[in-house]
Amino acid sequence: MGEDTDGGAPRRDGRSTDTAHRIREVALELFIRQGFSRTTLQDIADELGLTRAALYYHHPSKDHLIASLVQPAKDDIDGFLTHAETDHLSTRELLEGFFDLNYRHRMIFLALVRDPTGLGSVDAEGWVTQLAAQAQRLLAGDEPTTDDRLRALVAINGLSRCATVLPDVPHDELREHSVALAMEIVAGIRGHPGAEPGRQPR
Amino acid sequence: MGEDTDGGAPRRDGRSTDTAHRIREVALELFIRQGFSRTTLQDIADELGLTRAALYYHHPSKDHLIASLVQPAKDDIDGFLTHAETDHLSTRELLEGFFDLNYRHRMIFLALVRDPTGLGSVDAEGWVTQLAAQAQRLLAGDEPTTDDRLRALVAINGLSRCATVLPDVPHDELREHSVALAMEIVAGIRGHPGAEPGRQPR
DNA sequence: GTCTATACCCAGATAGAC
DNA sequence: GTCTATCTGGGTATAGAC
Repeated sequence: MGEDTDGGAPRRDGRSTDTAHRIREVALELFIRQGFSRTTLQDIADELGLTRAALYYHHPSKDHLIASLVQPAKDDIDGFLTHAETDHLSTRELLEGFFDLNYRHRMIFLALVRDPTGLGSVDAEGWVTQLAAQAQRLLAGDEPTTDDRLRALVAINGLSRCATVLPDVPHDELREHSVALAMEIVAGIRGHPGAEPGRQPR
Repeated sequence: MGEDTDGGAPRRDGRSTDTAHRIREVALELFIRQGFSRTTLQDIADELGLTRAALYYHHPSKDHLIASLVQPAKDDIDGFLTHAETDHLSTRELLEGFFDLNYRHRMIFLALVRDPTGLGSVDAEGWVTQLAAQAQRLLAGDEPTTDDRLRALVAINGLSRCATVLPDVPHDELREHSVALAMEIVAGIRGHPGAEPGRQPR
């Protein structure tokens, strides 16, 4: 988990021990351990030796807190798709990049899978559908057949799934096989954009 | 849990228009329209001209109410998988059956996707993972390679996704293409169980 | 057997003192 | 920046009217 953000923290000088930041750390940990809905603000406050009210000074609401944890992943993916669109990535680059994205943020995604309640705090519905549409257009073009749509959907969906679930598989192996499988699925799209001329249908 | 679907309803003769049943109807409608979390017991009671407490007479809690709506789908799927295991269904039968199941209950699944809050009411976590494991074993056998696991995961996951999302595609077309794609994915499993000897890899 | 009235408690959220 | 106090919404629970 990375650089992570910095929600509404006041000071931007080298200082690090922002309470806001510590709150996010503890919150993420608890959310992953026991899910969003079963983690109360009281739990978080207790863990930090604070009161609920103190949390509100740093984060306007529980929803916002959750959103601020998901936001980096969201931005990352959105940015990648935009970049993919403008820079005409090859299919392989697209799928690899998408896997890496999902893998990088797998902890949050895992938390969201285990307790999807958290999706309610972020836009989710709009986001996921729009994301799916965008990925579909990249993979299947502007006038996809039903089969094309299905392939794009299943490939993207599967890729995301493979990257988050399956913690016991080592990264390199997981990545290689996941992308290969996605490539195979997408290969069935008629004259799929970014196709590598020499590919074998199977 | 078990028989039910008929919360605490008193009469068990042929009668149908039990209050308990009307509650479920109204509840499902509201849940689909505005999500689980944003639908309060008050909303449901108001719609029926009752009080919250009256609901309590028929259903022990909101969680139970939600669970009773999801239960049929759950039982249906569990039953199918058990049946598939004991009766050694072919891969095609398995995938077709799984699609049909997901399609039949797509309204509830859609509601659960749109507001995953409801998943908290049912076991969800345990259920889904166990279900995935079971499906994987059916498709990939007892000692799957990583690639096998991925294929089973992506196929099942994709099938479920295709059946619920994509309301604009007519049923027959959707079913045909979804199953075909799943078959294609699963075909890559080495000597996959239930393989039809004469199949073409693509 | 079916429902109302009412109280209860928890967790999210706000106001204002320090 | 953190506290105490308080409000609110809503799920839970019981007693009792009919």
